[in-house]
Amino acid sequence: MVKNIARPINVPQAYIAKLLQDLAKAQIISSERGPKGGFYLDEINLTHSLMSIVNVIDGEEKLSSCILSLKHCNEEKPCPLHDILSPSRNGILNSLRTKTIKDIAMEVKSGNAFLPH
Amino acid sequence: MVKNIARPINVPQAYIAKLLQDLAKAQIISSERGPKGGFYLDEINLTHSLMSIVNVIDGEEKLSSCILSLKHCNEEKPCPLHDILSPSRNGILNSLRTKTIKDIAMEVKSGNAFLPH
DNA sequence: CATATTTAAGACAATAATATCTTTTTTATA
DNA sequence: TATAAAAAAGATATTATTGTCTTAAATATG
Repeated sequence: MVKNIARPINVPQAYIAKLLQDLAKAQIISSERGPKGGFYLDEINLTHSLMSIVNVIDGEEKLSSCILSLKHCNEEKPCPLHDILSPSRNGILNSLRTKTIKDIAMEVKSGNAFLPH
Repeated sequence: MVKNIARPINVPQAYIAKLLQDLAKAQIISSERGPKGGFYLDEINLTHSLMSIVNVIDGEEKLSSCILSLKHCNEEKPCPLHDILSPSRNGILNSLRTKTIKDIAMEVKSGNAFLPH
């Protein structure tokens, strides 16, 4: 339930509810109304990439566009930061695109990563 | 001069002026008032890191704090994204900390990188 | 020394991001 | 079937970021 999700991460309940609703509408997560209802992840949800979440919440361009916000920056005419930061930045994008919700859930389950509770 | 800096990068003149003033106050860049005045870089300015700019404009935490905004995330108790993204993220931070303004100025001068003009 | 030109400073305004509130819909169960 | 519990939807409010405007201070030059 929203209240159980919101408290440990210190995000206002009504605010995270909105985000969860957006994710549910985009079928990244699942939801059920009424008593005993709440948000949950089914097997299909678990296969979605972390980037699909970023996409719904912020939009992918926010992460993938030129770090100097230059419109004409590209591989042929790179901005002065492009070649310096691209390898690292691509590493992040690649991780977000390939890692699934299940992947990070397992990290937590196995005790290799931690979330507040 | 501010107007010559603002136009090519499509940032409002009065807005970039404020940022430049902040950078000048922090001695990251130099400025001179009056006719023939403007903003410029002296030899010392050129040695400053890109991170010193980020620091003045946004604050370093914005780039270096937990990507999930979890207060308790650290090497011992990493969040589920920490170990996945840290190598890339540290690459970016390291570049910003070691690269100087001169470094990227030379990239442009040598024709390896491009800025709108 | 008067004037024009530039940055400095600070108040103010607009926009976007974050957060809240209220009402509706769905559903379990007494 | 009535009630309570949950998400859904949408309107509204607050805050932070981005952007503007006005006045002041400094300086070059006629």
